[in-house]
Amino acid sequence: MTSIKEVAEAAGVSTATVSRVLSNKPHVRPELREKVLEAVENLGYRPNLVARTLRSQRSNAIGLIVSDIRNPYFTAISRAVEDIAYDQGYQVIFCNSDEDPDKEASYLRLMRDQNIAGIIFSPTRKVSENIASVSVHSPMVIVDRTVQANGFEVDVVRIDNVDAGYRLTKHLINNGYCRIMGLFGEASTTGRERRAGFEKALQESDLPIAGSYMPPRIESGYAAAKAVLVSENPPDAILTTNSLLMAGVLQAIRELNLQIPEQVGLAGFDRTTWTDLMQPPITLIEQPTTEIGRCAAELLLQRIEDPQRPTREIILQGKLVIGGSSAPRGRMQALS
Amino acid sequence: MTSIKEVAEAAGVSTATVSRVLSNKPHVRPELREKVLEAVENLGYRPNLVARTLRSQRSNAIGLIVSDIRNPYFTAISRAVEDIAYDQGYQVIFCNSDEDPDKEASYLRLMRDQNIAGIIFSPTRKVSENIASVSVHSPMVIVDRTVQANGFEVDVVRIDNVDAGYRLTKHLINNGYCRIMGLFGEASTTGRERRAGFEKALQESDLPIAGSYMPPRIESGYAAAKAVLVSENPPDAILTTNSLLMAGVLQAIRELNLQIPEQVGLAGFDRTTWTDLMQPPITLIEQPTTEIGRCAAELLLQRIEDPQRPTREIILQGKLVIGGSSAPRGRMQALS
DNA sequence: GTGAAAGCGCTAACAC
DNA sequence: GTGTTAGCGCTTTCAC
Repeated sequence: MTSIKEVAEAAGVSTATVSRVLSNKPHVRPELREKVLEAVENLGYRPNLVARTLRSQRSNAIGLIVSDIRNPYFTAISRAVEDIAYDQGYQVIFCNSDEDPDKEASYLRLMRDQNIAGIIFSPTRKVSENIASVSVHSPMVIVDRTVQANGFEVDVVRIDNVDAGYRLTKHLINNGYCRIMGLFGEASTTGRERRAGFEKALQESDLPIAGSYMPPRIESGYAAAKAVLVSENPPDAILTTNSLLMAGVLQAIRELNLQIPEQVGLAGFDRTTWTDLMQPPITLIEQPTTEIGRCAAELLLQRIEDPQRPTREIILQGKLVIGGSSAPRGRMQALS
Repeated sequence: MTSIKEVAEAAGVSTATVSRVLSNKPHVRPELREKVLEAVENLGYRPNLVARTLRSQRSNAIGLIVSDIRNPYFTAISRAVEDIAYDQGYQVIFCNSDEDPDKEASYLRLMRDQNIAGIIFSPTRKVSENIASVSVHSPMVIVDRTVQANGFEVDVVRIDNVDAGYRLTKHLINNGYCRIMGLFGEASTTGRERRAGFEKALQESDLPIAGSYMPPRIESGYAAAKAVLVSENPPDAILTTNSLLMAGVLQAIRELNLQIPEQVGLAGFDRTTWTDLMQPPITLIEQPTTEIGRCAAELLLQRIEDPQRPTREIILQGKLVIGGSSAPRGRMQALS
């Protein structure tokens, strides 16, 4: 492991000059610069990032903490963030909080203690304190979710979840569904906001409100759907607030051998690899993941540049993608 | 940002003692230990990991470099790795190489330069040199793939890909398929080994061998399937070597409005959220992702403990999961 | 057992 | 422009 000292000796200059060359600082004579680069090449020297970070109090890695690495929504955002950041010379470190506040705190600390340049993350629900304690040190952008800490300002990128929930529900109602069951992810503000839109739409049409919160996992969706679909008064449609819950619901429907949408209509969130492949395709709100990731990365890089700039909240729109899973119900009712 | 010095002052001891307490070193009087911990608590002190790593030349983070964060196979492994490592006090940093040797090299360097405790990764094809240059410094475990560097020894965890490819193909043959098209991921040794098993099975039955390599992406599977299925002499089955290719194939089949398995049988690799939800479910080789991740994490932690221990190659077995996508073909042939 | 002091590899003042 | 030097915050000899 060669150090800057050896390079300096080999090139016949001081370590300061080597440092200047390697950091692309001005005020170095071209000939010396050349000499240094040659020595670097010959010795196969690579700067020690740990030492550099310790000294300069900043690294060029940014951290991305997502709540579930298996959720395609987050991996899609991750890819977008990485593409932008990498282009700008930043490396991206992913961590997975698993919706566990302890793990989340641990990774936030990891990043803080690594002097990471900035953090993008989707906080678990009870984490306002962590956010406040971390952001003092690190530029930060929140994605997907809202932060409710009082007087605490961060950049946020998300979609209008109330509106998305409303539009999706309205679509089901317009297509003749009237006993709609909602399955909401419990871990985040996102689930609550989508529920608010859901309830607003049902209220406007004087329809009964039914739904419950649960961990945003396949198993929760499966269990909830199974229970409700074999109950005395099953819903005529199920709405979920993410793709994992939907996958569980589909498992349950498959097991019960029900027809979509004849026996149960479906609508959810997040377009994934498989939602279009289902027979029939799933009606859903597609989130602009690439755009979300891009905005988050750009906001973060801007904040790293200028920590004082006023915070921004970028609210994008979800896109209603209509598939056969929510086809109009009129015909079937007429038949029965 | 409080430092160890301030803690030492507050506790009335030296920084050395604080360091000893915080690293759980012996030889500290209980009363002093107590005092130190109190001061740490009061000041909200957190050790600076960068400084610690610089000084001690080791961190307690391990790195995981996967070739595609959107591939559920890798995220499943990631989760397993993280669960084990986190339990043992290690934090996990994910990076995404995107099958790009440059990015891969960049992240390997990042990890090396961060003095990371160890690395788990799935190397791109042309990367033997990178591996050799990194492993000198870091304990390393390869997952999913094989390394071909001469005289270079690493721990490896993977399945027997030749065998898996062979069994999957054999299954199709036994079910009456005789014009099988193979779509193989080109980026890794894995695709080549599965192809070897594929060809062996076809040869044994004197069947024609058809197949091609392509980037392991949805779009590749889509384009290849679309082209071949509208050709003059379409295959009666398609075999893919990962779930992304399969997703693309399914898109093409959907567009062409073909029946599975009547018009084209399917078999692939990797059980995911959606493979069981398809109508019919997809026949595939399921890899023991949890086991792979667990083994990789354990091997790595052992190697961190003892860098001299002999290397091991753990080869697990894939499990053939039979779905309707490869149902026996006899009946349909009789009909035509 | 505990403290003083050196130094991990680097950058940034400050001289010249 | 370039070199000298003083640390960044921590761990780890080495005395005591």
